[in-house]
Amino acid sequence: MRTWDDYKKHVREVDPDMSKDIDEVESVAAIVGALIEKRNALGISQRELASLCGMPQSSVARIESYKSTPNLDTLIKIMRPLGLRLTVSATE
Amino acid sequence: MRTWDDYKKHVREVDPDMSKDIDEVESVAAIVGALIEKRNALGISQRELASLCGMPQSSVARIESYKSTPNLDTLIKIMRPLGLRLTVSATE
DNA sequence: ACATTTGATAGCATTTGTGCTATCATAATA
DNA sequence: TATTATGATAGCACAAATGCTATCAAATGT
Repeated sequence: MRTWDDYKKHVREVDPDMSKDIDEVESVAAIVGALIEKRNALGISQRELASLCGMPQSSVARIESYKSTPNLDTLIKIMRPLGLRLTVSATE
Repeated sequence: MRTWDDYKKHVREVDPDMSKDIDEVESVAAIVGALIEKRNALGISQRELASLCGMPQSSVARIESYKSTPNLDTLIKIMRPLGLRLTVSATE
């Protein structure tokens, strides 16, 4: 079984230019993932969250299922009722 | 002279529903602002940064001048060469 | 003075995200 | 078993972001 880490390593070797794309995907995943976890931790449904944001459930679902990468303001709009915020920090 | 803080206070009183919009605008501004400051601190031009991101200078300018709110992946793409990253944290 | 750099802006075509509505399969529940 | 809740997904119209190219005024450097 090839793991995700194996795949990343493979791609970085075969096509170094892809490295930044991988990092980018992982950055997005880390943020959206945190969003999903928080919603589940709070035990609220996509519909409830969407209602709190004033947007349809389909929009939340599209983002959580990685069918689209959200706009910055859309992301913030969703994170707000979850008690989450975005912070800028320096790369270590 | 009416300050920005005065204006915010005013709007929050007159139209409480606008409060979240103000917070949203400020959240975006905080992130984009950090980006601008970092680029200036590094002393690199929009063109250089854009080149590092593989995008036109006009795209960077549009975002820095708040003519458009960036997509999450576009934002990450720009922050990367600046040594900046986005972090999710809990609202205090 | 002249040339160069810089940030902002324009127009256009294209891509992408979003709202809206509705449906569906599955899981949880009465 | 019937009902309901949930997440995913579809199609559509519309709004918005992006890439690309080019231009411009102002600042900077020679």
